[in-house]
Amino acid sequence: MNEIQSLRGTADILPPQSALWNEVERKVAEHFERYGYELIRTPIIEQSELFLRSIGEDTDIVEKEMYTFSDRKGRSVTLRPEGTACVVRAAMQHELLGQKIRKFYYMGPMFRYERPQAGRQRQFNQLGVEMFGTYSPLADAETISMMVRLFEMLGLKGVSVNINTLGDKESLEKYRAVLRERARANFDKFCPDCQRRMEKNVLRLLDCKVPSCKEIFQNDLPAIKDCLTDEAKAHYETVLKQLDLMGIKYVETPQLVRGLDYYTHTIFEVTHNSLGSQDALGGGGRYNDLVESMGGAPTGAVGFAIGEERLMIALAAVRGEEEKAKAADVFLVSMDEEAIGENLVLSDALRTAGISVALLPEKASAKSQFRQANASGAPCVLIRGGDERGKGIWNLKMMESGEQKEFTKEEILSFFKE
RNA sequence: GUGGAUGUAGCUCAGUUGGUUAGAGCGUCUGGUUGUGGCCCAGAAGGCCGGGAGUUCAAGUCUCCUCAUUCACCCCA
Repeated sequence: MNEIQSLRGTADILPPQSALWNEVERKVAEHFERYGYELIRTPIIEQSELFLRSIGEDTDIVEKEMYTFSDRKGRSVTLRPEGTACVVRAAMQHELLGQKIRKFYYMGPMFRYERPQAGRQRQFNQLGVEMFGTYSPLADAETISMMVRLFEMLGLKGVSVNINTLGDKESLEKYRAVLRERARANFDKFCPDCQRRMEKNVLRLLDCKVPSCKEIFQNDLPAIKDCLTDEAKAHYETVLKQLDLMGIKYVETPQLVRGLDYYTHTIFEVTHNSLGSQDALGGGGRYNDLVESMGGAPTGAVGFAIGEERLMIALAAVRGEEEKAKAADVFLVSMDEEAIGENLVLSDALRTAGISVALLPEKASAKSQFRQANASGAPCVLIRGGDERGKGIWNLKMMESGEQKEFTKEEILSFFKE
């Protein structure tokens, strides 16, 4: 066992798994780009202030989960716990938000100091998108459909989409106040968690899993939709109607809530049954007031983030297949010391021509080299030794049939070009 | 932050009521006639039994502490 090990809640992504990550990230990027999104890369470290103001000071993330410390000049800095705030900051700083609609996607590590669990790490990766510059409910629908189609494109079956609306900021404030008041009246009937939530984060009362709390809620407490303005109601209905038109399946979930303060109107979450208790593959929603609250012009915005580790877990559960290392096109076997150098020259030409080549740079027995060639999965080997040197050729052996044939260097190059 | 389970070889795991030199399978490496893989056979490497303290003549095994993993709560992606 090593003396120095990776930090708690962090993970190495090793081959051959890492190849799958590459593939998924490439496909996801292409998918987002088909919808007109452009890649944005922001620093993983920011002024702490950014997250205090955007995510909300009373949220769990800010209160107890941030990696916050002082830099050498005593400034408070934080490892980003999520991507939206960073994208908003960057877009505002570089004057990217104007009259036009702008769409950005990002991918990379986020940091939250939590107790690790299935699908939950302290450093984890997110794939996310943000669209700025529109209040249209159709943008919400497009965003949700993009997420659903993304999972389909990846071959991930068994996802479910939950949708809810929070209404605009004013009705949400009002709802919070009413909810808190009514909940306090029933204080004793709630579970200890809910009693705490009433003061810290009332909305969390909605998704408590304790049956008795659920019951109280249904009987004695108001629902969000009772407090919605006509405008907010219309917005939500348009989103749902558009999803119907696009054939996107979803479940209206009145108890769905988000943990970040900046959401307004449509919110959604995609879950997968393979994930255990941390079953949210991704989530997001509209956040119309965030840009303005950060000091910008009023700007409608929608976005979502997907947990990449969770996506990988779900994909593995659905596909069930082990990832294998990619085999080289050809394995070069050197029968004597001189052949190693000759093979290296040949490999140089082959690789320049775009062919992947494996060979050992040091002396090894023929048996050992063939064993390795076989294990590597390369379909053929090229053999060079004293005999071949005499004739100025290589022997090409097909691994499956065992057939062997003499080739000159030129013949080899043209053989592999097809 | 709270509760439960688990830490023995690279991986999956045995290891009796405490008792001699800690094992298996898989994987890795080296051989099995000169320059030829898979199957087979032989051999080898690889362990501070997570770490520390304690009980004992004696601890992988019992006790305590600690660290980590894992599951759930909480929270979220």
